[in-house]
Parts: sequence; C-alpha cells; structure tokens
Amino acid sequence: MKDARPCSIADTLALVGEKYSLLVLREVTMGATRFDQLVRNIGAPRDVLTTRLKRLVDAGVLEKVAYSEKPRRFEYRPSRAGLELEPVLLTLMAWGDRHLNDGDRPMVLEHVGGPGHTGGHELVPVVTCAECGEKVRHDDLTAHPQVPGWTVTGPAVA
Amino acid sequence: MKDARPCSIADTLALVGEKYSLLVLREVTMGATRFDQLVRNIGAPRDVLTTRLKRLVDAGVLEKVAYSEKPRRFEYRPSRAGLELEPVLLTLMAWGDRHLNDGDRPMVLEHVGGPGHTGGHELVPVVTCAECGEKVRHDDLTAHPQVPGWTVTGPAVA
DNA sequence: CTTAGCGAGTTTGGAAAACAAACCCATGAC
DNA sequence: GTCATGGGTTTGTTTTCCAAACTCGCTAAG
Repeated sequence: MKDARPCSIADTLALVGEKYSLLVLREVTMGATRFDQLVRNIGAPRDVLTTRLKRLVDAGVLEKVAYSEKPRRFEYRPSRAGLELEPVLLTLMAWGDRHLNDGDRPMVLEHVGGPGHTGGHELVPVVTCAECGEKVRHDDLTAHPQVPGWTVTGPAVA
Repeated sequence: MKDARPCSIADTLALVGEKYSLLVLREVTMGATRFDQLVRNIGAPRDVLTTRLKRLVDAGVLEKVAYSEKPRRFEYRPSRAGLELEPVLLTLMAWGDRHLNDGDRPMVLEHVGGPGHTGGHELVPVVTCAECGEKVRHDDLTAHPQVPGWTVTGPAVA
C-alpha cells in the first residue's frame, strides 16, 4: 500500500475498510451499540472486534459512552462522521440486493419523506449530483487527478 | 462471520470488501486495466493482486480480456455489475474528501450532465431515493429485517 | 454466604493471509 | 546475444485471524 495513488477512496478504506468495520457501522447506525450485540450480529471474533472498535473510536467515527457505572459498561455510538458513512452502506446494500440476493432481500428499508409525507415507501437509493440533481452515470464523469505524477492511467514520470 | 445477521451489505463486502478489491474497481473503472498498472497504482503485493483478480473475475465483476496474442496478455475490465459498484466508490470518496482530506482533494471528478448540458461542473455525489427523489436522511429510515429471528437489535429467540 | 450468570472484554495457541523480494518465461528492441 | 517488458509465480517471514477458554466486576438466587 506504499507508493500508491493518493486517493480519498483508499484513505477511507484504510480507516473503515478492514474486515468487520463497516458491519460495525451498520449495527450501530441501526441501534445495536453494545459489545455482545456486535459480536452476535456480526459474527466476528471478540478480540478482532475489540481492536476495530478501538480504531474507530480513535478516528472519531464512533463514540464510546458509558451507559452504566457500577459495573462500568459502554456502548458504541456513531458520531456525526460515522452517520455520514450511511450512504456507503446504502450503496453497498443496493448492489448486494441487485446482484447477490436477487429477489429475496434480507432487509428492507422503509423511507418516510420529510415533513408533509405521511405514508412510507421502500427506499431505493440512487447516487445523484447535488449540483445538477441528475442521476450520476459513469459516462458523464471525467477524472482529474490533482497530484503531480499521477495521471488517470498511472504515474507519469519515473 | 458465521451465524451473522443475513445482510446484503455483508454479502457485498464478502465479495469486494477484501483489502485492495475496491481499489481494483477504482482503477479499472478509471481505465487502468493492466496488471502492472494495478500493481503500481494500488501498491498491492503482486500475489495478493493475483488472487483478488481471480476472485473478481470468477464473481463476474471483472472480465479478463486478451489485448494481445503472441505474447498472450490480458487486461481486466469492469463488467456491467462491476461498473454498478461506482456509487460505492463515489460515496467512499465523498466521505474521505470531507473527513480525511479536508481542503485538498487528491482527485476531482467533473460531471457533464445528460444531453443538453454543455459546461461541466464538479461532481457532488448525494444519495437520494429513486421513489420520491429526496435526499436520504438517516432519521427518515426504518429497518425491516425480513429474516425470522433477527430484529433490529439482534437475534430474537434462542 | 456460596454459587450462578451476565456484560465486556483479554489471553492463548494454532491456521491463514499478507508481504517484499527474487525468480520465471515469452517476446520484442538493440 | 543481451537487455528490457509484461504478467505473473515462488519463497520465506511477519501479521492477522480465529475459536475457545479465561477473567473481572457486579447482581440475583438459593
């Protein structure tokens, strides 16, 4: 991973791309915030989970909050930054629903719109551009690397 | 990872969540499709990259195409399914830009809209709901697990 | 007061994966 | 011939993962 293209995707994955980290985020954003819930729902080894949680707390993605003194016990809550990873989870889920679990989704998300909306409908997540409001299509994108030496195909000069 | 909550996020990550896999997707969707480009741009060990590519090809996310006979050489192109992972990459990049590389993004994506649009602008990816068109906010979502025994907090009965 | 149990980890020892560097093999350039 | 290039494979060592067992503080039961 040294001498790699500088990139926010890589940076983000270096933080939350280790095994189980995004599943931790899934659980805590859904409301399962305690250690044993995480172990059960994710199915991760306890020690691995411990190191993941430490890392995510240190990075400010999770907050470790005591929910009981006198046996001192903690829960792990998503920070603002942590909650902002939800779009990543939603796009991953959408892809898996489409390509891996075609037909029987293990989980359905209900979307109730902003104030004024009464009935909920099923969430169908799509990535759009905030500037123009349009659905993002691959062919409409052009990459502009900002770091000298890196082009779209690779390093320029040796 | 056994006895874990059934979930498309986990399923997707089981396929493309191993180290480097999403970076491979980043490269090939940008047009860097050859082995040595991938090694250089990602900075991954060659043998690891070999196994990742095999896995992604087997899963139908990449296609291995010969671009030369007579030294037989291949490139790895994203399939339709592979390209559909771009939303995941975009949301990861947006998060990293915001929370990790505040101010100097290593890469800027230019968005040229559909037919009719002339000037391009910078892409600002947002996840919206295809049903109602609104930006997805965390508080507007309700999770409905479809698999008996799994609630939003964890397994129901033993 | 002894035993039982729970939540939240820590410890332990073995199996699997990652890693860097060296090697290989076919071809094309000099 | 000798070197260089692309696309890997091999080798030996360092990390990481993993399951199971263990610990500690505390509460509830008998």
